Amino acid sequence: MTITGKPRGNYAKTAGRRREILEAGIEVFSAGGFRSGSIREIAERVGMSQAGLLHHFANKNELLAAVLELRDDLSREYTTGEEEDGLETIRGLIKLVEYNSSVPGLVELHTTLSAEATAPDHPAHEYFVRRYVWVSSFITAAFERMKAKGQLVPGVDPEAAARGMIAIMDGAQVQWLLDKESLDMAEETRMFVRLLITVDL
Amino acid sequence: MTITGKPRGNYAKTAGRRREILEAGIEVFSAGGFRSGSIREIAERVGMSQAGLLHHFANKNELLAAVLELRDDLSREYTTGEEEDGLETIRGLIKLVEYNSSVPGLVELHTTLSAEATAPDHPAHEYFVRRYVWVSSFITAAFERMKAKGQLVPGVDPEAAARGMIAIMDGAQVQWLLDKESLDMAEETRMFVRLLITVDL
DNA sequence: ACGAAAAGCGAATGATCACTAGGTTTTCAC
DNA sequence: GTGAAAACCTAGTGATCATTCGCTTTTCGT
Repeated sequence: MTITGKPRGNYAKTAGRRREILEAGIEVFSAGGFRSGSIREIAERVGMSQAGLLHHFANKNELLAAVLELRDDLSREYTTGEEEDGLETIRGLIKLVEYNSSVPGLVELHTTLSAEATAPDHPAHEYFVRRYVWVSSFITAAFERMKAKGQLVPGVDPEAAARGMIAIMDGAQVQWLLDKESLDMAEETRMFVRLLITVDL
Repeated sequence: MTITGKPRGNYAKTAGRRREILEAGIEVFSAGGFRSGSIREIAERVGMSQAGLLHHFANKNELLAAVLELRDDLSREYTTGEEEDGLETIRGLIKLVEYNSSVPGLVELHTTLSAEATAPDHPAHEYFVRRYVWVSSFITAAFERMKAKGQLVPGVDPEAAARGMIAIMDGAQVQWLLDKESLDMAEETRMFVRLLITVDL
């Protein structure tokens, strides 16, 4: 069944190299944003030339997409539990916020890029729009399951609660990045959720 | 008392020209951030050359400072009332959020620049750090006055409430910029405040 | 109405950017 | 071990950037 000439696979160390590049990409795009972050600096951090880097990622946009994908992978495990208990899902999100406090680079990446990507012509605009829709429906579903169990304060709308929780998480990140001592992101999120629910967190 | 040679004043239309430049600056720094926004494009929008613009503002950093100052001026009237009623202060802030919904450019400027300025070497870093300290203490004071009047839900800490309110406002801006139909920033803020107080908003 | 300062311009400077062309070196399947 | 693809390099290209220099034009106090 070998129809075409076999295109040969990657070298053994290629995957690791690409990973190194992506991690440097997180650092650089975090500090300077996508538009101001340069491929040259990313390449420098990995110890290779610009052209060498561009052998792995055809262009800057493709590199950004791969960086965002890696970031999602790193966070994914906290948002599994599809059919789980609503409260457990919310607790998982707060665990994710706690984890974020240990990886300032990822927080910086998210804050910088999501702000930059509000511009409709930004290469990551569609990504962030889709992401917010997904996260929003994910959290709404969790609050809806809690509401069904009577775990929500009467009058609280699950969708509004979800929007508020996302806003608190994003807003706390900016304050935290400006002064990491001024604020505990997880505690801030907990405080908000406690105002909405009738059970222990 | 004319000690030195009088340095001559500006022309009559100079103030207006500078204002035009600053408004174009808001537009450009909103869309592309400070680092990626170019003086050339700002000059183009005002219909003058780069060099002509730099006659009014010595360099890009100075232009940014002036743009931020203008933005503060435009918002100032909502945050007067120094010794006022705490509840009135909070209501004023929500009025400010309502006003913000009518000036997407200013919201974009704030979101984009505050995220960019989390980097310690950003020319507006100090500005945003100072601003958050000031806004924080301003809102805390308002909640403290409300607490003294028994208008706060028992157990609510004025400082935490202030941090939360700022986070909600900032976070809602990002979501709103990504999709202006998805969210009512003022309503989002009101919902949060209602969870904290015992009186009508 | 004149003179000096303010306002503005064209052109250059040197830096940095993403990306490409065309080559050499490294890896690895056979 | 050999050959071909993958990995990587040097050296460009053309674009854009902030800033400067020297010059002309506009304004306006006297």
